[in-house]
Amino acid sequence: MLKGVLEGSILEVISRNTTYGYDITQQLRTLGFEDIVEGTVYTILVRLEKNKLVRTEKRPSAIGPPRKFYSLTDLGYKELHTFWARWDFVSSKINELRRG
Amino acid sequence: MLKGVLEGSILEVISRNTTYGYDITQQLRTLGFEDIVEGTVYTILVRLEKNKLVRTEKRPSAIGPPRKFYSLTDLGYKELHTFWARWDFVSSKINELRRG
DNA sequence: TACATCTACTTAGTGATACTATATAGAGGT
DNA sequence: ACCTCTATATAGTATCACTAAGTAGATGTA
Repeated sequence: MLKGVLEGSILEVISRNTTYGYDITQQLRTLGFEDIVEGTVYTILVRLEKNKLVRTEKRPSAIGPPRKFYSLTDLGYKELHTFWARWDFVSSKINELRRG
Repeated sequence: MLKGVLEGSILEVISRNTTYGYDITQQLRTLGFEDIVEGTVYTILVRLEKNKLVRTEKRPSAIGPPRKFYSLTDLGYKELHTFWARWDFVSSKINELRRG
């Protein structure tokens, strides 16, 4: 039912600016999802790429191994839009239920 | 991450008044989750019972087969409380992310 | 030199949760 | 007899996130 909340969040992060997996993980942690680990993010990124929601570009880093930068495809933007629509729907229903 | 939203919603429904699976399904549908089917609800009810979050009582029905009524145990109320706390946390974080 | 640490990506395996699909059955209506 | 609505049950599947382990570049330090 709410599948893809993390996936949607990652799409949102990427839509803000082209970035790479390690940084996305840090951003999500800063945002409050403190127990997110790299592995979780990378598996989602692999899925996003497989589903053609993102495209990638490898760039060297001065302070470590090369980074794989992600940006949204048109399909990715569409999916992001759908994600927020779904989120609005579900969260409003849940809140309705709560208020009774 | 958001696992258990449906489960939590069902706990909330049961907490309002003792009720049975078929009716819970109808309530969720009325609430807006229109594609919820009985099977989904029953599997969750089985899990809830296995985890001792609910207790059951069979009662005859005048218009069909006997109904299995569910009510929350103390553990169920605790879990419901935890569910809402988790929901508040996650939904606030998601909304923060959205606002940027 | 050796090693520790931070950065950065990869992936096989597992677990949790919801969905699909089907079966069974009581009661009332045609 | 057959259909429909009510009502429960469950085996099998799919999806998604998490666990856990590995690889590797760059820098600092003992």
